[in-house]
Amino acid sequence: MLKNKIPKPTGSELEILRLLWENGPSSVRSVNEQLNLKKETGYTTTLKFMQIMLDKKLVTRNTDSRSHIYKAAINQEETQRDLLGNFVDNVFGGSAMSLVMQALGNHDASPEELDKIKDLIKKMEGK
Amino acid sequence: MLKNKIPKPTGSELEILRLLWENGPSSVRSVNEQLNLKKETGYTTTLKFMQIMLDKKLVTRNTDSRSHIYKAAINQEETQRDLLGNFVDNVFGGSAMSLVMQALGNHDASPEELDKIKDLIKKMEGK
DNA sequence: TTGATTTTACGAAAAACTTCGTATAAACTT
DNA sequence: AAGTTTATACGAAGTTTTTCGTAAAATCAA
Repeated sequence: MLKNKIPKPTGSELEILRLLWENGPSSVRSVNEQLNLKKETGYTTTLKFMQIMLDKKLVTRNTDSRSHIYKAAINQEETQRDLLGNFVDNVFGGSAMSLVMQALGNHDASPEELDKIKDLIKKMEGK
Repeated sequence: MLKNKIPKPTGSELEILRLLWENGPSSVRSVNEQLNLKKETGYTTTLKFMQIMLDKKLVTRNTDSRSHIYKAAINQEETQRDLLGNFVDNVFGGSAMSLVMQALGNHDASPEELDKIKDLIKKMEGK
């Protein structure tokens, strides 16, 4: 069965998804408090976003208790993969390699991180 | 001297910038034709975008001849770096490494590409 | 030179995204 | 139970981004 296409989250929606991924299922209040650590956001604004996201099937919610508990409905890694694919296309003309080279080059990687990459490369060469 | 902050290009603006980077200074007609290879776009729509971009200083133009010639006013690599930084923050919570790992993992890299990365890693370890 | 074509300028509609006010209902508080 | 607080629902206003119609100017062709 074909999976219903779920729309790409907007920037604000992604912020909320990231909180839900990080903290697990949460109330609007809790998400709103987290958002406010970064930037002033009205409670009803956050509520509205989460209702829109519910509509778009980006989240589900449990309405057993008075304060509804929202839960991410899309997978973090898969979403990152999709967005990364778009980004590579839009910004790096489809060349994942030039993105990797830039990301690596612009970032002060620790020896451990470099080791991880080397391992991955070995695996890729091996197969 | 502080460089005047030039706004981040929108998605559509970026498409046009990519053409200007790739093909060099171009007329509206030429950009519009390129865009139309990917998706139907009205001529005046393209024109309007390029006028907006001029306004935002994303491009400059030469008006000597009747058909104005537009030129990217921002640097490709620098722009890619900026956008990449934002993207890493927004989607990968600031972890460039997890982005690199995903990008590498999701992409069938050729041996040559892997070699290039290995070289880069060596350089990074060396210093 | 007159009419057709190509171009720019401008404004504004349309669409997508963000923000919030207000109403209403539920549930604490005293 | 009455008043206060906390929640959701809903609509709509505000912004940003995208799209395009129309007019006017410049060029080209017969």
